[in-house]
Amino acid sequence: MSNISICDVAKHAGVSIATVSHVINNTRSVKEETRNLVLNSIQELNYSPNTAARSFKTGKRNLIAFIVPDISNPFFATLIEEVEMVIAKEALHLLVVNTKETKEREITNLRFLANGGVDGFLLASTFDNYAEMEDVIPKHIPVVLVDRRPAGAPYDSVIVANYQAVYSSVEYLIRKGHTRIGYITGLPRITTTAERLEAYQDAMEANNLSTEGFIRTGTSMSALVSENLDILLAQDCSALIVSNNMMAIQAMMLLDQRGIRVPQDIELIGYMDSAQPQYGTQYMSLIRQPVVDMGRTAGQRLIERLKNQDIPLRETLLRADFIPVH
Amino acid sequence: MSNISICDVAKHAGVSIATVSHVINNTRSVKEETRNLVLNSIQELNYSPNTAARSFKTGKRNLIAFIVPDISNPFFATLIEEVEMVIAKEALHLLVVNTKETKEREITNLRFLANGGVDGFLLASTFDNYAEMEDVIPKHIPVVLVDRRPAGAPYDSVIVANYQAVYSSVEYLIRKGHTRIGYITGLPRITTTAERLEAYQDAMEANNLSTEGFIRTGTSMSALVSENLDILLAQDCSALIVSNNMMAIQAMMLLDQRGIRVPQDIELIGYMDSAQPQYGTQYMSLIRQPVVDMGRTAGQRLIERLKNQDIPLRETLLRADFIPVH
DNA sequence: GATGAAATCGTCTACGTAAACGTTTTTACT
DNA sequence: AGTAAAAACGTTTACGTAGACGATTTCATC
Repeated sequence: MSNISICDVAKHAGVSIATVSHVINNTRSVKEETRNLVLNSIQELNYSPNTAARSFKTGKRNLIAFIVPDISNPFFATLIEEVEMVIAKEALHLLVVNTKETKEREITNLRFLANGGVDGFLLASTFDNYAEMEDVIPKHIPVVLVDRRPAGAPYDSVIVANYQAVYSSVEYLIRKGHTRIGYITGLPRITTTAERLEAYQDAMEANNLSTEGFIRTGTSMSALVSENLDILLAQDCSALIVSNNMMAIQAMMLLDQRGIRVPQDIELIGYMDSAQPQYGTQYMSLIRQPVVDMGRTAGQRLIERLKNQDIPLRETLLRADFIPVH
Repeated sequence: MSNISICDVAKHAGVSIATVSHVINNTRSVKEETRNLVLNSIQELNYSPNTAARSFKTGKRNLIAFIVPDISNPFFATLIEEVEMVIAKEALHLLVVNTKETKEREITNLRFLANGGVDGFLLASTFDNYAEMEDVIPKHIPVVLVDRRPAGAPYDSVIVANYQAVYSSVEYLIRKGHTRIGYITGLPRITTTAERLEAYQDAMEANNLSTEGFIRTGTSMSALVSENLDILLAQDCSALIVSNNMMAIQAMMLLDQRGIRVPQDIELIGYMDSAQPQYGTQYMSLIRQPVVDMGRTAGQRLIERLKNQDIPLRETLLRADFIPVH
């Protein structure tokens, strides 16, 4: 039953509620004998402290929220899993909020959860600019940015060196003799999309290659991937960079349907965004995101900040490896 | 800031806290003029109600926990996504707990969250028997079982007609002339594993086919899949049933590595456990799990039970379609 | 056994909110 | 204007817990 309070335990054990509370929380010394009395009563009554009352009193909820744009993307699923493991060790729980890449859902949830809802946020934001979300997040609540970093946000961040990874991958293709290299971006407006695209453009330019007609903006919506693919094929691209894992796998499937072989007929660069290997990726060169490391680090960062608000800002940049297809 | 209470708003607006509370919750009529006064004050002070205090007072947390064995499995990720969507419409939030197929983690979390932690549970349990978990869950708290149904549990459930789907798939293979049909199970002890295996055995037996040496017990651990695969190949199987999506994809990759073509050299039956199509599954016959439907239904069930504890038990059995490779 | 220090424990308040209960003001109708 | 009914609003309490503060008991030492 849940209607058993600390008060009932106190009565049953013949002590005060203060003693019971201190036994539970180990907050002052209690005689061995008394402690056992209390512990026995707790067991007998099957008492467990009321979480809500506790949070109310202490102001701590032992709860952190991870705001992700897309739960069913394996990238974020893995991230969630890693964060959960780190968090759980501290007896914290994880609230998962799926914004579905919607600014409005992000705002609503931040606002709702900020005031006493959770102790801190892990945020993979849909915003590219802090100004838009500034009002919603109270200053006192810890936030750690994961994977995406809206410009100007005064928070710890754990992100990936996207620029460098894409730049290397373009150079790799060029070294292999490709000159017509197509690029399919992810959702515009997201910080990672911009970084990756910029790297592609810079690398092409540095090698005096044109990007004219080679850049397509996409989402992982299947129809759009298909359309973008056909346009780039029509442009006679000999290599394609597809800027996230879900679209890359889709590109594989679509090329397969068209009877175009990878990597013999066209070379593909995709992403490895999850801990589990995916069938189909063995034929691509891959940019391997440090998902596991990112999840753990982000969780750790938040825990540290929960314990001490005054540590200086930390921006962590994790390397993404480029793995050429053999 | 978060240190703004209903009290401050009341003072600022020159009314009582009761009025503020009633404006916020729409719980009694307030003069238009006063209401605006209050609303303006709320806005000016950027007040939002303290969630913790509110939960404490009302006993409602607007929070439900979804206990899953493996977040990074796309099956559960999709389930989570669907549940979250249904839940969000009711202004409820979703706590995701990853048990990693561990009984102990399941127990710990159930116990911790039950007393005031959440309003209800969605549970994809690692237990196959209710007796083992009975003590931990208070009687008054609503639980809906998802995908797996521990024997004897007195809860609403939303599960899949596993038996029927596997039975049809075996019949399909037999009709095509296969007699040596291998079967790789999922984790033993899980309810779905047992149902599926039983169907395979019954269907084989009904057709006078032996299963001797054709059954391998597995997990999605890559090395184990590989070992099981080799053993079944050595048994000269012409068709394989692999009883979940992750293992099926792995089997594909391993067969690919060994130069064995699917479905020309060996026929494969796998699972489609997610809303997104996966590369590799186009070469298998598939048992399509009704993931989306299951998530929505389960969420709905729980919401209904939160509103009314007294409705009779409902056990929902969803059909899984068998889709032969063309 | 007297003393002070240390150990042990109890009383009571406060947290922010919702709502029961009570009071005042407004309205409708004679 | 007088009345009752209805509308509007304020005062107060209670929820379960943690911990400040204060009270009592135990203990070591003379």
